[in-house]
Formats: sequence, structure tokens, C-alpha cells
Amino acid sequence: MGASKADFFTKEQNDLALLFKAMSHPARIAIIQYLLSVESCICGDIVNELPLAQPTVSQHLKELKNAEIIKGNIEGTAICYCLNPDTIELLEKYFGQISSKLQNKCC
Amino acid sequence: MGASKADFFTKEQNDLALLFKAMSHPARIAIIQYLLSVESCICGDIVNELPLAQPTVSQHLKELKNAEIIKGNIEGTAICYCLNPDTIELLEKYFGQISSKLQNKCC
DNA sequence: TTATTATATCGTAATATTGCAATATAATAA
DNA sequence: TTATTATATTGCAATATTACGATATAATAA
Repeated sequence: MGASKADFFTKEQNDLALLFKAMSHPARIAIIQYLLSVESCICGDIVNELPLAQPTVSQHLKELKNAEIIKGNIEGTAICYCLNPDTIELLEKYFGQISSKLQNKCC
Repeated sequence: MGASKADFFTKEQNDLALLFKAMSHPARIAIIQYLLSVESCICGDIVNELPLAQPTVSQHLKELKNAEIIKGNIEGTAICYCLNPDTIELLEKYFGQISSKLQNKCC
């Protein structure tokens, strides 16, 4: 037995869990912060910025892209990555909604 | 080798990753949603609500408590759990800040 | 065509997470 | 005291994640 009983939860619960899982590694937080701090965003720059090998960074970028937290645009030989504003906005609204519903629910 | 190069990342990056990891399982999303939907919040109710055994739910509650996403108050023999508004607010602000910094950074 | 450069994928070892039966603890009731 | 009730912890098997060397792919340059 072990890991994953995903079938017993709703699609929304599984989707949200996957979104948070994509952000549950410090390297992927570092990528998000780096993309926020620079104007351009070539993949190679991210590899140079992180203390990880190129294949490892590529794997982390793939997970962020699968979760639609970042987008990648091909620019010749390179790929330009950037944050996906739609997903960030979704997350902001999610916690905003929880916050406003939370009044007087604390024991 | 494998998992975890936490030492190479900042405390903020590691802390945020741990916070998201606490929310990266559908059972823990379900717990958050349940606590939001009810007035009272006795631990046994959460066990009845989820398709998981009592020790498994207890473990998920522990992880949410460690991440300070929920709080637990002892009430006689039972424990009353609730969401921690401070952490929810922190998350709302985090994504709000990213959102506002994101203007014109997308490629 | 053959380099070169940039990024992705494969294979695999090390490590972490998940789920639960069994058991322990802690508070109250009888 | 001995139940009873509610929750937590232990131990372990099944599964998932992480990291990276080796290799593949894809676009451009020479």
C-alpha cells in the first residue's frame, strides 16, 4: 500500500494539491523568485543561478510548467521562461476567499 | 544521492517550500476545506469525513499543525482544530506581492 | 554536410512520503 | 481502581521524489 488515494478526493482537491506540490521544493521557489527579479528569463540563466545540475533544473522547470506556474517560449536555440500571471492570480484569489470566509471560525 | 539540497537555499525559500509541501496532498486540502465549511471542528469529525484511517488523518493533521496552517485546542478528551488566519493571510499577501511585481515581466 | 549551443529525456541510486495495523497515551466516567 | 473515549506514535511495506551522468534532440552556425 502507501502513497496516493487520489480517486477518493474531488478534482478540485487533487488539482490544488498538485499546484502546491509544484511549489513544494526550495529550488522551484528559487526559480519563481528569480523569474520575478529579472527582466529576461533564459533557461541557461536559471541553470547558472541554481546550485543544481542542468538536467535537474530542467526537471524542476518541467514540473512548474506542467502546473502552469510558468510558461516557456522558444526563442531560437534558447527558451525564455516566465511566470504565468493567471495562476498567480488564481492563488491570490484562493487565499483571499479563505481569508474572508474565516471570520469567527477559529476555536 | 537524491532528495534535498536544502542547505544551498535561503531560509525563506526552504520555509515557503515546507508551507506548500504541507498543502501538497489532497487529504490535507480536504481538511482545510472542511475546517472552512464547519463551525465546530472536532478531530473525530475530520476522521469521519475523510476516506482514511484514524492514524493517517492524525499524521496529516500533525503536518498541517507543524506548518502552522491549522491550530489545535484541547477540549476535554477531544481536540478542536481550526485554520490559522495568520498563515492564510501570509499566503494571500505573498501571491498579492508577486502579482503586483509581475507587470510587464512576462515573455 | 559537420560543429556548436541549448535544452530535454533516460536510467538509476538515494531518500522521502503515504497509509495503516498495532499500540501507546491522556482525559474523563463508572 | 478499571473502563471508556479520543487522539497520537511506532514500525514497516508500497510508492513517489530528487539528483545527476549519460545521452538524445533541436536549432543555428560554419
